[in-house]
Amino acid sequence: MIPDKKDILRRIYLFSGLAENDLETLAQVAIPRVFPRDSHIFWEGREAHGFYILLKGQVKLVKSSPEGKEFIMRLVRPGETFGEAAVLAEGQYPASAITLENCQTLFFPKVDFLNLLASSPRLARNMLATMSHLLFHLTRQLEDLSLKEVSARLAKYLLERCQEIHGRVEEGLSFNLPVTKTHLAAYLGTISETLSRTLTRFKTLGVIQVEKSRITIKNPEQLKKISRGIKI
Amino acid sequence: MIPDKKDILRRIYLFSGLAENDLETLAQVAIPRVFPRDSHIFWEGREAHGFYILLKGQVKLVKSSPEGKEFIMRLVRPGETFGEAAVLAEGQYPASAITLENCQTLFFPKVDFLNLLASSPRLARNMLATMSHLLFHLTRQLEDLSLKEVSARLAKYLLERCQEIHGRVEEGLSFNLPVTKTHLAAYLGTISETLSRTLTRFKTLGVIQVEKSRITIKNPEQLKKISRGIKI
DNA sequence: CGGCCTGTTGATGCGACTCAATTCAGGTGG
DNA sequence: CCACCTGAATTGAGTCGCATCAACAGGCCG
Repeated sequence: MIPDKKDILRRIYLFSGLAENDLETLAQVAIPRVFPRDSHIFWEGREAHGFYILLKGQVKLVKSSPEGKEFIMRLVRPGETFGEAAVLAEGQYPASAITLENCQTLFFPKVDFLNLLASSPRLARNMLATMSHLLFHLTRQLEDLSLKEVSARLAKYLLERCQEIHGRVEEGLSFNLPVTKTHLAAYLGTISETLSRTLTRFKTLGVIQVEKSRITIKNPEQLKKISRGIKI
Repeated sequence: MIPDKKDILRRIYLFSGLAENDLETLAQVAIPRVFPRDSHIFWEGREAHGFYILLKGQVKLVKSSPEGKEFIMRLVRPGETFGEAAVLAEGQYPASAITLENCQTLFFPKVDFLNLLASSPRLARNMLATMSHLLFHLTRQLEDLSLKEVSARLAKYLLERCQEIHGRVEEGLSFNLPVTKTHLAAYLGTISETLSRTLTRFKTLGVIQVEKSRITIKNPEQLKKISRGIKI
């Protein structure tokens, strides 16, 4: 038995503040599942029998076109849940979940979760908050995709990563891109060639430094301007 | 007093199946508000003090860029709620709501709604379902915008409208576009000129007929192919 | 070593946006 | 009733962003 699943669950945002016995129930129904790198956790369009918590590794949620192009809707980090929305409404996963590394997950069967949801107001509230965040995130992605061009989307992404890692954005701060540039391109709604060119342009402008997948902010103000759509 | 607000509320999806006294409470806190055509109901980024039900008229939820371009995230029809997600999570409206016609609405103050939400499991469940649908809708929009070109998005839109109005898609069925072509363009993530050209191309191909804002399906199969991204 | 994946760079073409001119429809006022 | 105005829609010409195709360099691993 995994050393106290409850302690793991307690730290998940979706389950924060739950009563002990609710956590107990969750811990009992949660099924550990591991997936090797580059494997499907679930397929877009398939019936959703439950949702997952990512404990370790990295997962992409992707939409694919018939011609093979793919768009990454979300990059899932450890501690986050994915596939939650599908168990409530449509009953089908709206996107495919594919591992980028070897992954450890916990699986929550739909029926068990719905039962608990009906009996725990706190869980329902957390779920609403979680979905609000997802909605907010999707809204911003949609906005960026429809109104901004690649350079602005990239600049915004870099600023967000810097903010996330250092808590602020300043000249000289550096960080690693969490995924390959090819994946980042798909996440930004473009292709790796374009991303590469845009990074080079930023570098030439002296806005950032790039060394492998390590980014160093050189000119935060200019980067912010670009992210707002000011032409460069 | 409006002739039994409760009867109106009962028909709103978000409030379906609620207990009588919950409907009573809702009816008491709901504030009727009317807006003239082309006016703001709320602004993107402003604090969300509550959400709305559209009773009559038509509303667009829009994101605007600094340069004045706008993207329509959603077109709201009578009977639908909007601004719900904002009262739960971020506390700010993620987009602006602007009337396309003279509109009648009901406004629900945030605090009253949250109180009721805490005491009514059924309302919480409905809210989760509503948000799941919104998520689903946004997911599809994001997919279309990132993976499909304008012709595919337009074809898909026409098929959906036909399905919505007639319950099926067949040669000869016709329907009116519910909004101006300029608005439709903004909803599809493009501009009116491009929409106009694309409609003309469809017409030339014999896929549809266009007369003012009335569309007649002439070749459903071809239209479906286009919506899937087959080059034309 | 050779194969594979990731990333970079160049040449080219297409889709869609921009700008500008024109037509058309609906509404208003003389 | 017609003249006028305004916003919507259409059409053309020009441009730009970005995807595509192709070639190639570097790192990793069996």
